[in-house]
Amino acid sequence: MDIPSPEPETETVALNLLQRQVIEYFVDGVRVLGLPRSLGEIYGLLFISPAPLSLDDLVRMLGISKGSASQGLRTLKTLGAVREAEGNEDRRTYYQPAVDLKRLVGGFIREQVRPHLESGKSKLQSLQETALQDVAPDEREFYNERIDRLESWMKRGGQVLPMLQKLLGQ
Amino acid sequence: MDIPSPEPETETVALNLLQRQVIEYFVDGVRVLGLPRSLGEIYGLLFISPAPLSLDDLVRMLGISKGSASQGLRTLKTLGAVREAEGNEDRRTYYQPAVDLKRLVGGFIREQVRPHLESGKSKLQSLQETALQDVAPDEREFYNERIDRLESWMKRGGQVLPMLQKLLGQ
DNA sequence: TACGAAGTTCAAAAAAACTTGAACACATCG
DNA sequence: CGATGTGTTCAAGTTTTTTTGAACTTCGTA
Repeated sequence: MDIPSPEPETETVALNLLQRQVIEYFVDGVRVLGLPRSLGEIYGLLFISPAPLSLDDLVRMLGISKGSASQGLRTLKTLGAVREAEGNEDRRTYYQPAVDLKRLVGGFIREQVRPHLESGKSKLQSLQETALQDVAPDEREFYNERIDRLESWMKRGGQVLPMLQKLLGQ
Repeated sequence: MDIPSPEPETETVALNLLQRQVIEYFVDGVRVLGLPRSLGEIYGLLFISPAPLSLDDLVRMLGISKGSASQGLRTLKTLGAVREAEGNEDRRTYYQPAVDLKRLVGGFIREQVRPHLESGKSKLQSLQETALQDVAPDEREFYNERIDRLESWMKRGGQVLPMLQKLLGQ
């Protein structure tokens, strides 16, 4: 019996239909890349907002928790998909999306693909140096051939990624 | 009180160290692609087995359920990553891995990437035709520019994928 | 036709991934 | 200082995805 204020709702701006659909679009998009839904929501909203938004804007407009927004922004910054907006009066930070495809893909490759290629290469080396020893000599030829093949895959991957980035350039 | 046979264990062949490590390697690999662990296990074991294996072999050697093995094999076949081995006497089917990188990447693009590009394109069209109507005219310019950008991304994606496949070719 | 082996299906269980929210750190301001 | 606003961290809760296993279908063989 003490609910005096009539409208505690602080929803600054409701999203319009177009914005909601674009966000849904990005949610689907990041899904394919194996990234969490909230990343798609955050990036999507930034992408389809005329002005930079603060963490708090994201929380209110998307209805997600501060924790999600904070972590999501961090990941997006790491991926180079989001940057802090310059020169705002305000104490709080405002964020803008990177909208250059080459940069976006580059960040994804750098953060998500390359590390696996790298760790893959070193694992293969130790495979061939260590585990192969325990195999009966007459089977070694087969295993060797397969491991060589894996190595050639990694190598080709390492060659193709830079070309891919170049192909996307402007 | 009727357990006569002394060894109900039917583990045909234990995996050797090399095989276990290669399988782990593929498990990590498919992870990056957003595919389930069992796919990596199945493909990995086929890849590092000197002879084709049956569904039952996979169940026994990997310790996974028949259901997983069956579904995993189906997905791998759809991706073109696994094929049935020719000319076995036996009633049961034996499976072999595809080991050609171009083919593997091609299957992944065809099944996992293209569908999203396609559905993305059509969603964008309806966005621009429908949702944009509900936006205040003075904001339309911004939204239009952003949607145009999305469209150019899709278009470039559609152009780059075939090149990527070509780059990987032999 | 009946039987058994091979393989598929799918609801329910288990595991993994993501999100929340409350406690915390760190500044800024009165 | 102490209070307030902004943002981070992470254990616990929730949701989503994956795996299991038992019932079912199919097909070859007797």
